[in-house]
Amino acid sequence: MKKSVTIYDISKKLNISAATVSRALNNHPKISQKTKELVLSAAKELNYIQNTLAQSLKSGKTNRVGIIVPYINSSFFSSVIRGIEEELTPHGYHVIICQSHEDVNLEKKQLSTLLNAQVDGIFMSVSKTTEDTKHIENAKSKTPIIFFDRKKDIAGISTVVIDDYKAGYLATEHLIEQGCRKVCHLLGDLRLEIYQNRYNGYLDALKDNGILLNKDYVIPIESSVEDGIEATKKLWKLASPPDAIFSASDYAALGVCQELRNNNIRIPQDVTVIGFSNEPFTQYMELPISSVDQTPDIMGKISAQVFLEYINENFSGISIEKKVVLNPQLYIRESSKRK
Amino acid sequence: MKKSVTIYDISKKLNISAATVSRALNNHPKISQKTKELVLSAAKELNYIQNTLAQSLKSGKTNRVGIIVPYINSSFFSSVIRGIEEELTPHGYHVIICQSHEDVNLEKKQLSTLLNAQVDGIFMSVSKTTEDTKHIENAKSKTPIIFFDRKKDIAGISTVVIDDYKAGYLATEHLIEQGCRKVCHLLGDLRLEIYQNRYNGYLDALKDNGILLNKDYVIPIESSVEDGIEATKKLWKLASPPDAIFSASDYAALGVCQELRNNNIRIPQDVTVIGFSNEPFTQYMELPISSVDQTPDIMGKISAQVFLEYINENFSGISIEKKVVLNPQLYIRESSKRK
DNA sequence: TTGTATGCGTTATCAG
DNA sequence: CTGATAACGCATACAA
Repeated sequence: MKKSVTIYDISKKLNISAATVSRALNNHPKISQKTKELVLSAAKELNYIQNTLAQSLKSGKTNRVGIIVPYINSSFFSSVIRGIEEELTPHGYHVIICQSHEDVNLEKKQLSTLLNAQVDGIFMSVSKTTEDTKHIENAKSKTPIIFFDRKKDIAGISTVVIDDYKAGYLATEHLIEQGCRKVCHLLGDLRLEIYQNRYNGYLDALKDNGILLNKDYVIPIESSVEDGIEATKKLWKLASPPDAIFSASDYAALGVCQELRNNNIRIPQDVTVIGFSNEPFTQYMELPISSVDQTPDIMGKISAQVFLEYINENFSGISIEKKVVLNPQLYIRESSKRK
Repeated sequence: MKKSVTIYDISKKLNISAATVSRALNNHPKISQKTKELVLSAAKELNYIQNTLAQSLKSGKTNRVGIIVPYINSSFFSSVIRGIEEELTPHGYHVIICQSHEDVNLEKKQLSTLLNAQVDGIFMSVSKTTEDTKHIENAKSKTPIIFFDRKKDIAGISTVVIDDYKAGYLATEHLIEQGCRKVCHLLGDLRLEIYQNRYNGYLDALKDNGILLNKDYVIPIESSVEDGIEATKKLWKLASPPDAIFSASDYAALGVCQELRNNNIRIPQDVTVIGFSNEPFTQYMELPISSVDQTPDIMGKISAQVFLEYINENFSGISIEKKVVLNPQLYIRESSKRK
């Protein structure tokens, strides 16, 4: 290891005490201007860097937060992370990223490593396989935790999500407004609340518009192009294929569009399509695909704000639990625009 | 602050010394099995978590690395980060992410904060505005630095990049092989080596095929759809518009395709197009766009390996400098496939 | 096999 | 305004 320069080295060079050096470095009011300048220039000369490790050990604050997401390289999650980072950096916080790979065991491990690292807070979106939440409930007594997007209902944990129910409702309603009655839904993994909520929104929108649910029109999918293609094949084997598709995933929606095109079924004239997440590609297609935007940047920024509030209020001994619900944004594009 | 449980609490509870607790926790060979079990169960009972801060302060190793990228939410960078994370996590390392926003001043700040955090190494892709590299040369004496993709030539700093020259050469050659002679290039920001190299590859491919450079065919762009559209408009005002376009950016390539389609110019019959980066959307288009893949996952993993090697070799006092150059992968799709 | 003492680099407290 | 000292939580050299 390279031996690092400490305040002690500076104090020796200047023949003053380490305490004074520390104070000068921290711009303490009761240190003479002259000493401050002396210390600062000596620090520069010796190429001194502060050891935040020692600082943190002393203060009990690391100015670091952890984020646990299933995967970092998805448009949605990386945008949320960016939002958190940009909101927190000006406050002197650093961000540690972990991936759970949708595996609850890895999630547990990451969580405990973050606790070991003494992070001042943890942002997380649970994995698909997270059913038992003991590890999270346990962690929450150690450090504030904030769920974003994929949450679990745990007392004392703040959450920042979008209104997936409303999103599902609006998307479905929009398709109905285009004159469609045979609206089907490509259903996401029900182990996650978000997909259940989108589904519920779909169901209620049908009901409110006097449309009976056709169970053949609900097809479970993974978020992939292939599953969209498969689902479409299944649907067009039915006696009465649909005239509208609300997919809980943009990738599946893309698969739908590809398969329909291959079969010379016209979008939106024969079938309207809307996806979910507003992935970049949806707007770039020759036939742009409608989608629901989850405003990940805002979600990240608000999550960060909730954390900062928590930190402040906690100093005055108050413990809070915030539930922020953001509004989904419909982006209506060619794939569902008949009028 | 919640007062945290320490080895001292365990030692008091068990009436043994803190040193013994520490050793038991670390599975020291000379501690009796009985004591170990006692300590472990007491630790569980008290909900003890190790303070890695103190550990790091003592050992001089934090098991943390930093990554500085212009933006985290781009397909390329988030994939590299994912690669690094996945390679390093099994070795017990954590990853701290910073964004420079293409701003050298922010980059400097991030760099120094990472140094303060005593990271064991730093991975970085320099910002566009990074000309003076004193801050990096300075940092390299404190901790190992590894450049990926966007590098600067600094002695003693290992780099992992793709062969952008070759990529530019191959892409251009491919267009020529399709029968095109009027090949133009949408040129990226020359402050970055990568774009200079792609350009050089383009130039040499022209030369080697006996094509004279037409300076009107080289148009500087930012990586955006709009710039691709603008460039196309300019090109088609020329007396002799091109019959092939090699864009240093997929987004600009997309703009090109959109603008050409709006003007009923056929791809690839009238014009062939190839982009760069293999952004997800390129393969999803109705007319899929050819592109050059930078294998970001591999780049991340190799960067991590270079770091790990460095850590190991450095223990034996050897200092190394590795220059890894990866092969670009051409993905030839409809937009440039004539044969 | 276990205990004692010390130091990692910093800051806060108490003197002066 | 500045100095001496203790403490943050842990690991290790040295003793026992």
